[in-house]
Amino acid sequence: MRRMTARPANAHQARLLQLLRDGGPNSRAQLGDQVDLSRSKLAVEVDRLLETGLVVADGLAASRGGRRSHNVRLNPELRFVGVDIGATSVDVAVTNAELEILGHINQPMDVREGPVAVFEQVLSMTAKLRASGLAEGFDGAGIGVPGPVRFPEGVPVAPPIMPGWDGFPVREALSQELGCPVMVDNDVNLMALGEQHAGVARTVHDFLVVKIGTGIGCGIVVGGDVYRGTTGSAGDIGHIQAVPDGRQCACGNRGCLEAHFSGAALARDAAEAAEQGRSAELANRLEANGGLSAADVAAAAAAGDATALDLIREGGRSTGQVIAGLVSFFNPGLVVIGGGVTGLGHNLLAAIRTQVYRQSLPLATGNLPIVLGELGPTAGVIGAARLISDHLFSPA
Amino acid sequence: MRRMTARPANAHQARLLQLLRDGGPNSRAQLGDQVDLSRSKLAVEVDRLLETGLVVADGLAASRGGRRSHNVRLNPELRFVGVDIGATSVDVAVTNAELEILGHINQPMDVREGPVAVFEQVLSMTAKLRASGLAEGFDGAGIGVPGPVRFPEGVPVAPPIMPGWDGFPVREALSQELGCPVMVDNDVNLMALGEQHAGVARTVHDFLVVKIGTGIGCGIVVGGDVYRGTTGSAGDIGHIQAVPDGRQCACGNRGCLEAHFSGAALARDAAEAAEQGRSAELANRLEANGGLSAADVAAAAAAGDATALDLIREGGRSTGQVIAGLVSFFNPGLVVIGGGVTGLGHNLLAAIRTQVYRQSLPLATGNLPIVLGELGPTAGVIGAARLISDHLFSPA
DNA sequence: CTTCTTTGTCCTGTGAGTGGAGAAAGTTGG
DNA sequence: CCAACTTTCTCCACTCACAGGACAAAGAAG
Repeated sequence: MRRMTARPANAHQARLLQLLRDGGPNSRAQLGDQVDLSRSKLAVEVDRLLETGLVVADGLAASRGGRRSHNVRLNPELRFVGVDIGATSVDVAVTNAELEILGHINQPMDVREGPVAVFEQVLSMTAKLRASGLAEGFDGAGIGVPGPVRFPEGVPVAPPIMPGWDGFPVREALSQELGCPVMVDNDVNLMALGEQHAGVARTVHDFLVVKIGTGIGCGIVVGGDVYRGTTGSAGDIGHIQAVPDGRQCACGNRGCLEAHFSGAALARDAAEAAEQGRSAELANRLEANGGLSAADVAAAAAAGDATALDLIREGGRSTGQVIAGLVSFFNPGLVVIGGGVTGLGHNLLAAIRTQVYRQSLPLATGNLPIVLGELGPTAGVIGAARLISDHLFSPA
Repeated sequence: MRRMTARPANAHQARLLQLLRDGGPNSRAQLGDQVDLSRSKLAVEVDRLLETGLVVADGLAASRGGRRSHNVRLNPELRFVGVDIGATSVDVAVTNAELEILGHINQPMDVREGPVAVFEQVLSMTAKLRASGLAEGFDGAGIGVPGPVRFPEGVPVAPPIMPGWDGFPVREALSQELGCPVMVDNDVNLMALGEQHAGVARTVHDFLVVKIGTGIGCGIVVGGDVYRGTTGSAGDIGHIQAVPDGRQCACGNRGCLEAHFSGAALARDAAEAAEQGRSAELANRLEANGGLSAADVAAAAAAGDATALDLIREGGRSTGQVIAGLVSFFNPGLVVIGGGVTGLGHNLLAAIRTQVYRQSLPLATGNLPIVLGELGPTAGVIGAARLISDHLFSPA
């Protein structure tokens, strides 16, 4: 099948495409209710979109008390790819133009193997999804990497946990291989986009997404748009000091949040507790699996292990401490907690909430929900698809 | 004289007014170079602005190698008022439409006397400026208050240091009295606007302004626009924890930045040091003035007093600690330090810089200037004038 | 079957804006 | 002082986006 290469010719068309993406198939009349254009003008623009092939006719709508309206929808053959490169695994998903996930695979992998190896992995995963009949080709791809990105160029910069990736032309390379436009962003920003598109943040304009995985990062959304900062490192909260004179961190300082609470830190502390005999539960799991992860701590806590619970609470306290500062500063309308460690669930959330509500001023916390992300591991890939879709569905 | 009541009729006119405000008198041809409109269209819009009286002809420009162009400028009779209500004093200034200060008065006053008393004060100050022949009336006014504001309504909300101001209809009341449009904002946001308009932040789009006065606050500018947060309390960093289990703060928590470093905290610590005999210099000043202020500490430090210097350094360290977190999170292109305490000058700045550059990651600090504000006590009133000017010089 | 409502199409009018032709006003070099 | 070149301003014709009305098509309700 021939890939779609058209782009909206003007702001009206872009708006219509976005409405069809976010609202699904829609009648011409209903679109008219949403766009503030005369019927004649609307008809012209819809017809032009039909000509480009981005939009297709889709039968008749139910009557609203008079003549039935013609339905239109985004071309169901359009395919986007969302890639989410984590520190320890890669997610790849294929979506339609409405950003519904048609296929999704996850594979463990260490980013530190470098861009070339990871790239091969990603390409083999996209090939697999394509081979399964979900797509004959791709119209766009979004990709998230676990570190700061020079957004306009689509290139990672100085990523501490990704040696070898600095300056690697991710956008260029992936675009070449997949034969479609590509946008690159930080993984946390994509998670924010995902939760905004299809998750808990659908109605909020200013919010924060704190992702606690192997490391810790924060996505910032201002006025509905992701804020990336001057050099693309906004939201890099893992090295904010959470505990004065606390643990030594890889960055050279002491007491960084990431050194006290993150997937890696939690696994380390749990192993320590097991070895020191402070928790039989954790020791058993250590023996059984040959290592400990955040999931083990979650399971131990669920089984009533006090030490595991303490680890979670203490981590939540540190995290809440930092988030409290961010809430005072940023005054968001919502804080979303996500990432691998959210398996710790309500215990973690409760600890964070307690700390934030206690430390920040009432005006900032009064009406502030602090919730877990709704999309789990799909937030990143949905956000990635949304990123490229926003790009393609904007005036050329 | 009749006051101007016209507003720009469209975005082009608004843009032209802003160019004339920020660039001063300008030839029609030069305007044409900046706006991307055909000469014919430009002429039409300029003529319309002349008709409204917002803009007046201003003779002929120098030749650029051919026929001389006609100059235009904003009506020199337009007058804006900028009001900056601090915790302990009030500033009022009158500007022309180019936001040049024509007259400026400052009077000590305690906000805690409540809105009615302060209002009388402000009105008597505007009356005084008017009587001095600077203005026959006002075309707009901006006013800053030392606490959070519900911006759209122009009403202070739950201001901790301003009892009695909660819900007081500042905008409404001042508009009534002055007979012109009024906009209300937080004093720190106005300081940010001031430094953006005429100070150190003219070329930066994302920056922070930390105002250290009686309290501590932070102005946040994102993409050239002031960010106010969901409930108008963004930038309220005075109660971020700077010292775990530190000093008791009025807010009920411990170790808040404001409890450790601010005009009030510094005066308190200096008096303590003087009484405990730790500094002869400060004790002398205490005796001489019957009290100590930040200025005394600055003078003592300048005179070589080690205790005073320590107080400044320690305060700068706490402040830098908090700013370091904000820098990691927000990744600004510039940090401006301002407010009354900036009299402490380079000692303070050095302490802040040391702490920030040490604690934040290189990517965020690599190219980050941390500087003192350029406008001093006029930043607030210029920002206030800029606020109302932005409002009036936008499409109606 | 009649009447009302909704939807879609066609057509004309309007206002924004462009771009070119000249006229007006200057500069520069002989 | 004059001729040739520049810049600026004004006027006019043309294009284009868009609104809004007239009318036809399609359906609902009584």
